Amino acid sequence: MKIATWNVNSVKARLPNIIEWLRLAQPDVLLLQEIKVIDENFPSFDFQSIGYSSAVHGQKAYNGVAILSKKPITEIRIGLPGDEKDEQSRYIECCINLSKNINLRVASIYLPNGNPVETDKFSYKIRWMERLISHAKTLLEKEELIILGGDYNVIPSDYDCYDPIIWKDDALGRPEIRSRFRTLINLGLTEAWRSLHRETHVYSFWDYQAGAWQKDNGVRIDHLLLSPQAADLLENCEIDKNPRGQKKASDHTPVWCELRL
DNA sequence: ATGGTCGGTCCCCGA
Repeated sequence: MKIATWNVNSVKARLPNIIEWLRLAQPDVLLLQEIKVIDENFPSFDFQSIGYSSAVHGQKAYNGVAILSKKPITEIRIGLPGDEKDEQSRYIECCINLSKNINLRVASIYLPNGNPVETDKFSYKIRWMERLISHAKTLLEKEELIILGGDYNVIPSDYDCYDPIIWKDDALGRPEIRSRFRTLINLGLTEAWRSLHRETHVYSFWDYQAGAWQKDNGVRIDHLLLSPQAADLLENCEIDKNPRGQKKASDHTPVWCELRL
């Protein structure tokens, strides 16, 4: 069972790249972020034609998340609980029916960027993380197979970026953000990639600007967080750098894990 | 080499 996450930076602009990667990588589930379309414009038929059902929480121009799955999707939850007035489409959750008595619960998360730090964008990020911590607590009580994956916009440690000096004053690396990410992890979640890898300076995002990709100036901000029940089945987790090097690439590249299921 | 990015869109904003 292979589960992947990918911030595609527009599902419309990236459709050929996504279709090609699905064909090559054959994930059972793909969590998408920054689809940048309203629900009606999500290319569900294109994905359906290669065997994927979809659940979508779209938004015009900005944000937007979705879940693609080969297996049936049930129990779709739209939006992160805790703020009825939040209008940004950054969270979708569903159950994937693996067999008649086994379910996998997955969420596709596009955590706010939070820059610039002195603005309400940063406090929105903090509040959003606290809502996520609170919701994750509720989910973990179910003791199910759960994967909370997506673009967290969090650099967990200095080892996960090319230059800690630059990033420690950025909303992606600030201590308040890292500590809340650790609080989330400490609820009992396993960050899949780091749990299996000791390498440093391995990234999932490279800015379009200033030749960041060519210079390997990246950050590791896309994560798969596993409940204990899922972590027990974790076999492998990798970052697939290939899509980032292709033409018309997203600035993020897919991260995937395999569960013994 | 004093400029070097995308995508979506209320031609500037968000990343």
